[in-house]
Parts: sequence; structure tokens; C-alpha cells
Amino acid sequence: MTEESSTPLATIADIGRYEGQSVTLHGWLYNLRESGKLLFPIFRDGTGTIQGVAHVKSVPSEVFDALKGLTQESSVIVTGKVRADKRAPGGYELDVENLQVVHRVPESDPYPITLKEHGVDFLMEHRHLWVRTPRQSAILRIRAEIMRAAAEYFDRNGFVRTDPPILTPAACEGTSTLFPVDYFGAPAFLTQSGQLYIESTALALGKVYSFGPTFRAEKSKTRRHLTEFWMIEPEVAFMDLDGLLELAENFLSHIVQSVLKNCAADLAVIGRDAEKLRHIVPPFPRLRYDEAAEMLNQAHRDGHLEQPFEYGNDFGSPDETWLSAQFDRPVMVHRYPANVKAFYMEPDPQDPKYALCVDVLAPEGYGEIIGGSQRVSSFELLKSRIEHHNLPIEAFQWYLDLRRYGSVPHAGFGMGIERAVAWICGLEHVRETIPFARTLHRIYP
RNA sequence: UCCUCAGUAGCUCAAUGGCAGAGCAUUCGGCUGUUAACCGAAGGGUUGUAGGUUCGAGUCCUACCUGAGGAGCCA
Repeated sequence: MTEESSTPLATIADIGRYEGQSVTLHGWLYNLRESGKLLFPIFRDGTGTIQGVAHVKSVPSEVFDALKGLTQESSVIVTGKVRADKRAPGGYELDVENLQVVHRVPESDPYPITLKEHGVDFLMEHRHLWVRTPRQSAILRIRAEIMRAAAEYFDRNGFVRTDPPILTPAACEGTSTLFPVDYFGAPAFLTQSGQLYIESTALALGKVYSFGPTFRAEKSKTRRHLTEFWMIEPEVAFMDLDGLLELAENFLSHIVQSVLKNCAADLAVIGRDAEKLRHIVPPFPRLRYDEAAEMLNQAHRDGHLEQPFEYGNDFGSPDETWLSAQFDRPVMVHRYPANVKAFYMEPDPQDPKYALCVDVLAPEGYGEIIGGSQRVSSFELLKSRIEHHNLPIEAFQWYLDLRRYGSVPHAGFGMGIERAVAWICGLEHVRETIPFARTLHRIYP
């Protein structure tokens, strides 16, 4: 019973191709139901779960004894015959023939995460184990597919990946939300966006993107915020705002359609309504800020929003949620008042009181998943903006160089991976979208 | 930083100011098709911390700690 069997090593996800054959699985005991002399172990192997069946008469007695009373999450090498069964959720069952217990979880210290309900705090304290549940595993596989498809979109369309530094000497938009670190005695910060750096590589390579972790020391306690999150950012030389909107809708559509194509089983595991994702195809609705503001005012008059919207402000969280819930695909809100937006955003030549920027709001109330803009290309304008925002001009000399030497119109956006995953998976909170979430005051495990 | 809510067994939750309870998990027993299996039994408690009110506090009051949801800010 301890020797490795000579049967093929299979995974649960593709076990159907072995119907009628004996296979070996490397996995863990997810649950065990006992019915007298009949045992129903459920195995998981990282690709899925499958129920095994073991009659006392049909397996060697030492195998039956090893399985009977086996504890949850004990690791096993199990051999059995694959059998199609209508009663099985995955369509197949495994008639157990042999079993090797690699590590038996002791009864004195049982696996803490049972199949019953648990609270958020308990699960986050046990995140290193929580990821083993079918739902969390499925979410992480979808996250991986979203990251793969996102990079694939840029790779296929002539973009060069150029990752910016994580350690930075100065703020990109003010220091209050930066994590400081000691850099050999000099102050440094963890990056909160690679944007300024990829503006540089875009002017070197044309079309670039970056993909990596970013850090915000915001004291935000909401379902949309992490202090450490992953962002994918394209930046394109000679691109204007209209080009950026097209890029954003094609990019997002590619990601969603890839998930639908490659993660159908995982979407089913987490109970996501795939129909809501199917019509995420271009074109996405476009709204000027002024039009969105009018919609919000009307919504307030109709009693859908408690707070009246004050024209000229950025949208609040309830505003965004309501706006995004009005559309069945992401809505692109563009041309915000320039004075509520970042210093590097190009003013609209039609009316400089607006900025050539866009926020893409995910449907179903998920809010902003993409923020982007055409960048200021004029040296004089950028210099005066930096001065008016009281930013240290010395720190931005290299950034101003991009406007001194061959400046061109260029544009880019950033998409937060976790918010995209939360939307595509239909999750309540971004903490489930990343293997180990860093939230306000939580840094364990 | 502000607002709201919560903290009782390993977990999820009950308990009118009056004996500290249940389900799951664990242990023991039963069950040949179970689907978070089921049935019977047992063990398991400094009620977040410190103080206060009261004959009596899990329950009321004060402060603090921890967590959650939201606001602001943002992706």
C-alpha cells in the first residue's frame, strides 16, 4: 500500500479522459463521509475535487483502515478507477483501489477551516489555509487568467513590457499616501504608480506597458481598497484620448472574453453569472463628465441618491456605484474638470477647463477599475503645473526632460488587477482577489 | 481621521440584569450511496482588557484594544 503505483498520474480537472482506467492522484482529503462499511472521501488536488468511494469488501483492509477516520486536509497519494456517475457534481467518481497517507493531520490539532461557515477575521488570519478551499482556489485561477490575458493583449499588439522601479525617490502625486523606506540613510518610497517612468520608456519604445505591485498608504477601509495592489499600465506615444478609450475597451473586452473561454469551470464554482460577462464587448458607452453630472442630479431628484451632486467635484463612491449600475458594460467617463484631476493631465484644447482624462467604471456597481489620461506634452505648461501644485521641481527635472527633448502627445491608463478580478468574479471585497491581501492594519500572514 | 456595528467553547452563533447554551469540529459508538451526510453519547468557558453601577453584570456605564461596514481619498 505504500509503493507508488504504475498507473498514470492524473489531475482532477482532466480526469474525464481516463474514464474506465485506474489513475493516481496527488492531493489532500477535503472531506470524508462515512456510512458504516462504505466511505466517501472527497479529494482535492489543486485543480478540482472528486469524490472517492471505498467499500470495505472492495479495498485492501489496510487501505480501508487508513481511510476510515482520516482527518481533513491529510495529504494522500490515491489510486482508483475513474467512473462516470450522474450523482457526482463533477460527473466522475473514483473507486478507490489504493491509498498512501503522506501526512496525517493529527486529531489533537485538527484542520481549523471546516466546511461550515466562518467569519472574515478568522479566515483572513488563516489565509494561508483559506486558499485551499475550492472557491478561493477558483478565484486565484481566474486572477491568473486575467493577468495572463492582460499581458497577452499588450504583447500581441506591439507593446514592450518595461517595468518601473518599486523604490522611488519622490512622490508622483504627493507624499501623504506613500510608504517610506530607509534607502541607505536616504528617504525613499514604495511606488504608488509607474506612470511617470513608463512615459519615459514610451518615448523610447513607442508602445509600452508595466505590470507590478504598487503601494498606497491610504487609510481606506472599504471593500475596494488594498494598501498593496497590482496594476497594469500601458503608455503610448502619439496617442490621444480617443485612442486611449479605444485601447481601454478592447483591452477590457479581451480579458473578459478570455476568462469566459478559459475559466468556465471556475466561474461555475464561485457561482458567477457568466451571462453578465458575455456582452462585455466594444463599444463601451462614453459619457462626458458633464453628462454624468446631469445623470447624477436627475438621480438625486428622483430619490435614487441621498446626497446631491455638486458640479465641479470628483464623483464620490456612491455616485460611482450608481453610475456604473446604469450600464450593462463598463462606462467610460471622460473630460473631468481639470482642477480636480492630476497635474500631468492634458487640458482639452476645445475648452481647457476640462482635462483629457477617463475613468472606466465597471458595471454592477463595481466602480472605477481604470483611470487614465492624455499627458501634458508642453514643457511650459507642465512646469507651471508642477509649481502650482507645490511639487519639488528638482525631483521632476527628469520628467520635464521628456518635454524638453522630442515631446509628443501621449496617453496611458492604469488598471487595478484586484478591482478587475472582484468585478469579473462578482466578489463582495477585493481581499479575496489576491493571495495575501494587505489591508489597513493587517499584515499577517 | 470621522461615523456605525460587533467581540461568549477551536469555528458560527444564542442567553428579559438572576444556574453559561446549541450546531459544527474533536473523542467514543452506530449506519453499504452519502452530497456542509445522518443518529446516540462525552469532553471542551478568565464571556476582548481595565475600571465602575448593582444584593447580583455576558447583559447597564466609562475608557482602551481588536475586527467589520461606510465616508473622505483612490485603482
